[in-house]
Amino acid sequence: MSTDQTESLANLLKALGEYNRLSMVYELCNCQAPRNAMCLCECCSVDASVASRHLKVLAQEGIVKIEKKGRERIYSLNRADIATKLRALADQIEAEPTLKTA
Amino acid sequence: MSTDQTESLANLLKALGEYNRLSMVYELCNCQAPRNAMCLCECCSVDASVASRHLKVLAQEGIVKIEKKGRERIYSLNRADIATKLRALADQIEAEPTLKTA
DNA sequence: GACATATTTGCACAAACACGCAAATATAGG
DNA sequence: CCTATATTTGCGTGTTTGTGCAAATATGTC
Repeated sequence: MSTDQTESLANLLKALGEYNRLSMVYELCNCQAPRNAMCLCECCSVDASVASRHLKVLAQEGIVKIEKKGRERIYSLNRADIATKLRALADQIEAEPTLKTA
Repeated sequence: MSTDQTESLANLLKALGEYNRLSMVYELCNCQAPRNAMCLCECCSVDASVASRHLKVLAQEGIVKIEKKGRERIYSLNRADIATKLRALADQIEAEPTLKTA
């Protein structure tokens, strides 16, 4: 695992590893329709500016994607992408290393 | 997903989401034999005290387990536990919610 | 144009965090 | 008992981070 890959994965996990951001991810997760920021700031009782910043972090890490629609931004999860990355980490952690000096 | 569960998962992800800690996890991941803290502080070029604190965080989140052996502490990954939790999150994120108002 | 709504940005602030060093503690071995 | 090695803890420090408020920006509506 390269340094860059490790850092990039650490950033992804850090983005998910904050309570309000993870709550937003769950909120997006359980919604059929994508949500705007106003809706998402309600789900964790924070100021709209805070929600905006959290969503920016999630977007930078590729966790959510943004679609402009009028004066709103519509957020939705990059479901497959995140799932794939999390599973790759899970696989890597679970796999016992193979013996080199057999 | 309850508040407590969300917080606990956020803490797990936060523990993994720091570069040096994730590097230590990878190091443990790729080693047949468990490692002591001295070995782990070398892998990311930090002071022994820093490694000790990082490993404490990882242990508190159940990511590594500690075994005392003489004056050393031997660390090893809770491979299955972490993998299971990461996959559960992946599944949850990937699954589109089912329509309630059919 | 005036106004309402959604979002972003600047600012300040407190709390959390990562870090290194030095001292303290624990334990093995002479 | 003395010394060496491994680890933890106390302390200070600089940085990052989450937060709310107010102002700025963007865009829809009348």
